[in-house]
Amino acid sequence: MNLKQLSLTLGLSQTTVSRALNGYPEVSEETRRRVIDAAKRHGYRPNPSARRLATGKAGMIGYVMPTGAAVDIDPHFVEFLSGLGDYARGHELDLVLSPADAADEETTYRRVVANKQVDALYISAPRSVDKRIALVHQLGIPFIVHGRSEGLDFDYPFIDIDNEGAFHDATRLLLQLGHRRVGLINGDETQTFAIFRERGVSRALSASGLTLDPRDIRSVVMTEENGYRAARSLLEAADAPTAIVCSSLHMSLGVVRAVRDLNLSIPGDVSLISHDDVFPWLKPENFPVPLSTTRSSIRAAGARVAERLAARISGLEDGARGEVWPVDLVVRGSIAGARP
Amino acid sequence: MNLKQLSLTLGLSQTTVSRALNGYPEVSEETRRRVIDAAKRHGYRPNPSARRLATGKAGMIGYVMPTGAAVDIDPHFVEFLSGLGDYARGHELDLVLSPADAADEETTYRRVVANKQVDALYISAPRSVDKRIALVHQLGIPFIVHGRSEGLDFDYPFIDIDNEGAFHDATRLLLQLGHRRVGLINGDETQTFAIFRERGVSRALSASGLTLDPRDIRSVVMTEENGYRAARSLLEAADAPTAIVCSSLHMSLGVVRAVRDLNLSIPGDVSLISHDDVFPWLKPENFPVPLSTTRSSIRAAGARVAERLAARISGLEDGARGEVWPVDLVVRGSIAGARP
DNA sequence: ACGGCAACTCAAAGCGCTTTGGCTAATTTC
DNA sequence: GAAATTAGCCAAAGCGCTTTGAGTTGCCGT
Repeated sequence: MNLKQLSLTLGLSQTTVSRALNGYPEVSEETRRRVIDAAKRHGYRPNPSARRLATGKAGMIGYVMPTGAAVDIDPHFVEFLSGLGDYARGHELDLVLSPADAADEETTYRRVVANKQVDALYISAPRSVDKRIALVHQLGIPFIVHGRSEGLDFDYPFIDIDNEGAFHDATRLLLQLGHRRVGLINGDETQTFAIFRERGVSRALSASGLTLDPRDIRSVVMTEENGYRAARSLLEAADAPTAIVCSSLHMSLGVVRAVRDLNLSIPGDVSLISHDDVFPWLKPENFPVPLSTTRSSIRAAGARVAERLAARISGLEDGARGEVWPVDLVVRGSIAGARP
Repeated sequence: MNLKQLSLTLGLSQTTVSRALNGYPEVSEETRRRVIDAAKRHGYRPNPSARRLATGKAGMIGYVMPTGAAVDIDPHFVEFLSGLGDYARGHELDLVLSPADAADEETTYRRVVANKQVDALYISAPRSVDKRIALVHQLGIPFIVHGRSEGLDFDYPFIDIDNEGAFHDATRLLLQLGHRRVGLINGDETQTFAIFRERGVSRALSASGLTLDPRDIRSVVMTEENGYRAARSLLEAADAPTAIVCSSLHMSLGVVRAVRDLNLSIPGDVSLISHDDVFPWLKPENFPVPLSTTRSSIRAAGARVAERLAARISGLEDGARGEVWPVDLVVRGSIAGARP
């Protein structure tokens, strides 16, 4: 059943039927009712391809997904996706994942935009002076960044969590507990979230007259194995930190293992605070020693990104508003006062 | 630059240009060369919306993604996606994720197919007599199932790993080591992969004149926490199993924690073999005691699904061929002979 | 020299929708 | 009561591609 047939059965023109269905004012309420009713009865649904061709609107949001043999998609992504899906489902919004060569995402961005495959894009895991943001900004397609970039000479819409605040507060708490040396096991240092977190730790230390020694920082891809290695190398140093803040739960698994391998204990020898993105499959409260965390649901962020993307598409939102969400600091058994 | 403009600059009709570009035979090689050359020079790319409207082909593959507040996307999904993306990237194939109410996926499937949003679908995590497979089969869109269903009265194309064989072999090895009682910590029992795995364990036990006691089985959503609970309840029983086979690495984390909490040891008191889907962020060799595993890369499966989907779209593949991949059995330190 | 046959090329008709620019009849305005 | 609005509807022109059906050529055999 297409528009032509429907309008034929109604004895109306395609124009009128189309307008009635799309809520245009120049059609009488009675006619509109008839049309909507008939459409429902016949199960009419406009063909999206045709609509796209006519309007240029795709009814989909896009994500350019870096891939490659050496590229791993972060498991955080599924949780983000859950949130995005939660919102999108209620709005018949689909998500298009366009796989891109991680070394050349620009081509894919250009293709996606030129083809008008999607009405809006979201960008994740931004770096400093992120080229994708500049590109997408210039291409003029609606977008939202999940995270923040720095050093761009224009504003852009984003949602991010207060990474600096979170790690500042975590570090401050450790200092209040008497720790003087805090190690940071961070994610990939080119990512802004990692930069902000480091800044937070650094600021807290400075406030206590201390400094964050580069030797106490590890920036690595966030896997269990890397967490282990980082923790070992930190803790085996001559004057090792007595406390560690760690950027992910997966890495914290490795930290816990390293502490154990070194015959140390948490929190007796080492206090540990981890960031927790809230995964269903791995919870900080179920660690051998329940983990203190800075907590923020990445799933909620996904839903919010979808919501704002939808708003931008329909013109309800514009401008470059940035949202920064506060982060919970949840205290559990993995921290204790520093040994005198 | 569209077809019309391009054909104008070439002094040819749109027909000829279109045919030349799409490799039709009724155009002279010289003309074809000229056309292709001009297209490249002008950066001409056919508008996919228009092409879709004309051909009905979307150039995308689809996945109906169950969502909802109570629904968690499995982290396995990102690895599968990595594989899918790896293949799709080289073929300019995009993936459309259509979020669906987990309680009513049918509506979404129908919409996606009726709208011709995608050329093919893939279905994951099938159950027995899976309705989605029956539906998609009936709707007549190309598809591939990742996994297998049972009890359907028609054949369908799939790719799956040999879950039964894997768990059979793992169990047999444990029996050869002298274990008489093997516990199974499985995934959701409605999923066919879990059914097959149970069958594998059961068959191996039977071959040794033993039976798989229902008390030794746990079927749960595969999280660390559930793994912990399952292991505790298994090991706290009066005559507890001396060996456990476990369906996921995340659950195995919980198993390891439970064993430790009970003051037992691996492999001294309990031997453990886990299935490993090969995640970058968590590796069995890095467990406190390196884990023996049944191993199969879910990422490779993703790439293969994409490849076969592409083949089906272009008509290179048809029929209902099923592929069953063998699974490696990798022995590491987590298993030992049973105590006499 | 003419019909037949390849080998090429083209104009035009879709695909199913939105949107522009009327048109008619009913209502309002002066 | 004539002129000006306005409400409601419509025919037709796109959107940019593919594909059908119909020519043109040029060359061959007879």
